[in-house]
Amino acid sequence: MLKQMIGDEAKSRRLMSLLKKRGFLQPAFEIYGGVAGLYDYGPLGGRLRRKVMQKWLNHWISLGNIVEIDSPTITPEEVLKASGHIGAFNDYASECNSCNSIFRSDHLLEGFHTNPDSLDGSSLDSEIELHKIPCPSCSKVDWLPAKPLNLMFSTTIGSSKIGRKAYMRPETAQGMFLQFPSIYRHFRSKLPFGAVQMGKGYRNEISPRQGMIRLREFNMAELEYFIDPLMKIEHKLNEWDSIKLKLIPDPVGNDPEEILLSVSDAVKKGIIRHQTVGWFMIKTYELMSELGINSELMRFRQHEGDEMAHYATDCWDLEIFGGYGWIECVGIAYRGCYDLEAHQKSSKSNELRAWRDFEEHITVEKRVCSPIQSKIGPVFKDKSKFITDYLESLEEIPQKFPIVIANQGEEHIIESDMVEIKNTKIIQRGEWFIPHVIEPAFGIDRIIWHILEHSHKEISKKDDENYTVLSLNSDVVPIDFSVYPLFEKDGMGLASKKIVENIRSIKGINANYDGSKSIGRRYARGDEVGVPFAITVDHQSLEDNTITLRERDSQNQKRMSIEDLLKFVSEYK
RNA sequence: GCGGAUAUGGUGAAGUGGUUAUCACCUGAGGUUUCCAACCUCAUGUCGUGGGUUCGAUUCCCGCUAUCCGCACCA
Repeated sequence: MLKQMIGDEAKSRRLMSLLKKRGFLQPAFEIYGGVAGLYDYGPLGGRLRRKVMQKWLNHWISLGNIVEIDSPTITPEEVLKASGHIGAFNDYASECNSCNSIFRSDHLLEGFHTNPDSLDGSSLDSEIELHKIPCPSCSKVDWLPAKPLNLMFSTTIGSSKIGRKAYMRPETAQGMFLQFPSIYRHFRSKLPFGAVQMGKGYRNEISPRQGMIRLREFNMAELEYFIDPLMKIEHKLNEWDSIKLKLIPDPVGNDPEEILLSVSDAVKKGIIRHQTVGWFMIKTYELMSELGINSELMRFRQHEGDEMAHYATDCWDLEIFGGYGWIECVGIAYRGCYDLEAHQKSSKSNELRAWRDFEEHITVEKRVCSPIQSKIGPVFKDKSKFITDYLESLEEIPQKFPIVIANQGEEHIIESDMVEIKNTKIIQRGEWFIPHVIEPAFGIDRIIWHILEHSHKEISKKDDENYTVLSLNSDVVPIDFSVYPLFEKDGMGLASKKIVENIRSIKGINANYDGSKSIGRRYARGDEVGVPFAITVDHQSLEDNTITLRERDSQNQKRMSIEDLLKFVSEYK
């Protein structure tokens, strides 16, 4: 199966032609020449996409402690500075002045510097100059200054002169972090909980390729699951022991090796470093299977130490195999407290935290040096606040008074009658902490592409003719039922249209009428876009109110009454 | 972004410095047909884009855009 798919460009091309022809996908702005990395979903693709997103959403929302939020795609610069998308963590790129090739600056210095990743722009330039590194493309040494590689679309909020600098978001995650206080309140301050967001993300790729795989504007779906790192969570991973996941753990020096393990075993052995990460992996696997991804063609690859994003402590990619090889479609990352902490620091908000009760209250008895305000105030006037804070923060009680406090070149003398030495009892009932977060992030377009690839079957019905079937899962099909009159005359057309109406009145079911050309051709048309069931109205139908129901994948037909059919339709999902 | 190839109806292809650009499939209308892309008649729709050469360009040349492959970039 693997061998068949890879390199079968002809089949991929036929699929792309089909998707374009039947209104699933097409390059956007085509009549204006097209734009690389931007795609349209057509009438059928639009419905498929909606259903995939709905199923994704239901999968997580049904867990009970996960809510959906939505936030703007236009994001002020400060937010992305805090998140690390701009600035310190940016990679630099050097451009060859001679042939205009672009290279990652730190990659050029590989072998010349122990840690080129840590250098800033000007140090990179001087290192490159020092070692006279030639352009890998044209061998000349003629570099333009290194520039941060910024793959975000920039814009301005408000009029351009005084406007605020902003970017189109490169991920939806920041929305969940910034809304943390509101979500925390919603869940009445009780961890763990999560929030999801589905929406557009933007990356101004230098050179997008591979069709739907690398887009400049794409559909993403992200989940941020907030946990208390000290709280033990049991996920009942044993429930999935019958499923063996293909795992490629971080090899630590050895060749990467694929192993088959159940989640619970992988967590026990410490290969998956966090139980909740394991839980999201198996829940993700479950969802992907239900969406129609072939379970044989999925694997989880652990990020290696040096490829792991700056904030992650364990990160697994769900890779799906298709015509482009193994492609990362989901990333599940344990991000620690990085994001909330970063926003708390740069925004000066103190709301991005949670409260943890101690199991037993801690009582601390302490001798403190308590300032007597009525004495301090008149003497120190506007310096009183500083003095008070200083005295209250003293760890040790001064042996004798007066004492001298130095502050900005001034000396303040504290007499013994300005303070009261007393015993206090401080009861600590709990503490503030920054929740840790586990983030499963899904590339919806990549998943949709693989759903289409995995369901694209070509069977030869007759000699050397490709008969195409999209065996899409019934949860995501754009059209659920097609109704075909054997002929459009003698009332069969009318009877069929009535059945279509009846089916459409059932919530969430989409039915379609097709009366043109031969019956065989109509079956083929339906199969080609993945309609799971065809209903055929023939002469007998007019006499006894029965129809035949044809199943897409088996092509089996069954005669049943219209009443039974409608019952079947309303129960089939 | 670099190098190579390519761009012709909705899809897949053929072809040409000169009247109305060809074929198959698809799509629509009508006919025929008692269940898996049958057949007949008719119809719709096209030379990616801008410029140049030319009396005349879909065809030759150049730029742009897009697609595919390789490199690079990216996840």
